[in-house]
Amino acid sequence: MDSRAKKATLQTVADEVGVSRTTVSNAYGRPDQLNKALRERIFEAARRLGYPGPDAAARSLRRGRAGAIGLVFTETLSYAFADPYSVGFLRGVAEVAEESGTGLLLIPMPPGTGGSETAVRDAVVDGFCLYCVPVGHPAKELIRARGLPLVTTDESDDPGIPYVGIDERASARLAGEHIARLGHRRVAVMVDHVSGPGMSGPASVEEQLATDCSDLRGRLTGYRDALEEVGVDWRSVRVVAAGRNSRSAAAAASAHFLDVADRPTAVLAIGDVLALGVLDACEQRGLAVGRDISVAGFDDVPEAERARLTTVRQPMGEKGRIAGRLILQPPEEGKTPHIELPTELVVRATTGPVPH
Amino acid sequence: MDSRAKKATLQTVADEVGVSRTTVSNAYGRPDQLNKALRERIFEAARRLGYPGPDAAARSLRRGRAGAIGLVFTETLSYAFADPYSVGFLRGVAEVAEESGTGLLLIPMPPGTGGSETAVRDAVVDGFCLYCVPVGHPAKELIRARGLPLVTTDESDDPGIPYVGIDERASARLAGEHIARLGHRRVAVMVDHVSGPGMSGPASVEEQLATDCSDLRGRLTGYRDALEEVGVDWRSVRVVAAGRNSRSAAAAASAHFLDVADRPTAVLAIGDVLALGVLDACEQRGLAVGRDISVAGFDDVPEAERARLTTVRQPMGEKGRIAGRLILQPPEEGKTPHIELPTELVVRATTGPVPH
DNA sequence: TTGAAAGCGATACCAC
DNA sequence: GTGGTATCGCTTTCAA
Repeated sequence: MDSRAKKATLQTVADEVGVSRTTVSNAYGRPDQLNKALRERIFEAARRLGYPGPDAAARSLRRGRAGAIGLVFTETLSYAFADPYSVGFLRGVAEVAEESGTGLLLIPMPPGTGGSETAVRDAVVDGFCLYCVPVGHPAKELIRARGLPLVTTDESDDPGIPYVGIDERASARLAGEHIARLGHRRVAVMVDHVSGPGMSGPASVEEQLATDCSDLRGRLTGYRDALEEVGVDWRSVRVVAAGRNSRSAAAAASAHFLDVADRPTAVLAIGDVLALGVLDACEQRGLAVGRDISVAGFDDVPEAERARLTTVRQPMGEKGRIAGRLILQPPEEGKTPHIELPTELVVRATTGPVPH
Repeated sequence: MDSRAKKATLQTVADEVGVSRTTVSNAYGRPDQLNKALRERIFEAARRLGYPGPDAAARSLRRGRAGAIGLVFTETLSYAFADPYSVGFLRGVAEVAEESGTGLLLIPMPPGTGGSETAVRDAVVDGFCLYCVPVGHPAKELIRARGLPLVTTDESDDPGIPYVGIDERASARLAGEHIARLGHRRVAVMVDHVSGPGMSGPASVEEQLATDCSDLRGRLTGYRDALEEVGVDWRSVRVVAAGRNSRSAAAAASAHFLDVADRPTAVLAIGDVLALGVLDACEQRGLAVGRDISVAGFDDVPEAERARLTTVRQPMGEKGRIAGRLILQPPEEGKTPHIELPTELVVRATTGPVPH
């Protein structure tokens, strides 16, 4: 066996077999362009020479196709994986990607970013999907500049970027109206964060509006619409930030409204993960959820059903699939789809009438 | 504003500004190599010309670095995302990737593969991590041929490939011994699948050995070790396949041992997700888990704690981090690390002594 | 079928 | 700081 050359290339193999580069290239990329025996001979030589097969970057450069979709997150990836809602969305994108033999390139873009500019620029992809990237995030301009197919989810700001999501405001209103109809007037709201991640505790109305996440703003506004309609002063609604979108953080932050004199009779959480945390906190305090206090979530993640959580269902998987397709088969130039998927209130056991 | 040329390239920009390509290249990749004013002028021209920035594929080709780790799954991605254990592992890999501004390229490789050969070959990555890719999977040779840094998890066959995982057999034995010590002799085992996915129901000893997943085999052997040590005939142990690694599938398949005359007093599940399903099934039937019947899992996923599930904890996050590092900083040639992480039996409330 | 030539778009090295 | 020059490794006409 030859000592494998430091660098085997298409040319090397071609020389070895005594054919041209084209033929070797065809052996890999177009099996039907040459007879089987020759193809085998080529592969055999490749093996002998330690030729690793066509270089992916070179091939991608030459063909102008990457075979991957870029998924940009503003949070750390570990964070994104932690929420069943995200996971549901990812599964959707993955499904359509798989169908076309396309990979998914996850690009982390945590807050204290800067170096991650590189990650976006160096991403060898055929298009980008922005997942909860807030308005005005620096990455957005960078990505857009790359001129690849692009779709945003949940964060619907830039009119020039295709969008798929839900009507956040109207959907949240569904939950708010449900609570209002049950007679609740003393209400608390649990959010993950308002101004910048990490900050936890009660948030003033100004802080609530200051957030750059349009989905969060939409949901808050939806709750507000419903509550104000029945005469609730929004300023009386305690909006509490958990600091992170996690069950335990929500459980901890629940103290801000659970351990006070004028405890609310209902809690609206802007996500199921947070709602589950509130449930935990209630349980700890021996509160009978659905009787002593009502809790509603948002998303309808798998765990929600098990917990009998009242929530607003949004089709996360479908959202992902549509986003994926929008990238793989971009719409004609000039058309900028803005797709809003239907949502639905799912009433389970965690909400009930106001206790006397 | 100029009508942006159909194709703007580094050269175009260089010509426009009146500098060389090098300078433009530096403007993007090495800001310190030219003065700020010029750099701005270049960017400005780029914007005007609609130049999308250095082409990722070209750059990757030239620099010989991809800026991404390839993660290969044998199951569909959607499947991988669904299991909290996988998610924990992914988070680990993601963590170290993030630290170095590296992306994660998810490469699906479902059973009925073929087209996905392409996905591996075209993956522009600096290394691969094989996640639960069984022995002898065709992808393995293909990936290995690419000559990039490579690491396997959980499936430890090929001696030439770096590995990180746990001692499956010894770890499973921990659970088995715990059950044996509690006096259980009539035991059932729940697995996801034995020979090929989708098949559910009881599996013969031959079928159990036929699986190509070394981790599964290891765990079964561990249970067997423990049980045979106290005189249990392994053939009397009902091994049932759920067909898929899902909670609901496990709940359904539990009927195979729950709804029979000689119901086992203990159930060992080779994963927590399955164990949770068994728990669901027991609850449905009004069985008091921990008293009427004992259930133990494996992995210690977050839900396990909430369910008070007795299980074997393995450090999934750590596993992922180590795998990631192994790819980013590959060990010296010739050294093939085989890392086994510690595990630990976590006794909670779902196991108890044999009922009289 | 096969081969020769022409890029794909960018970066590294080295003098200037 | 700057600008030539030489690749990086492959695919793709187009003719033979």
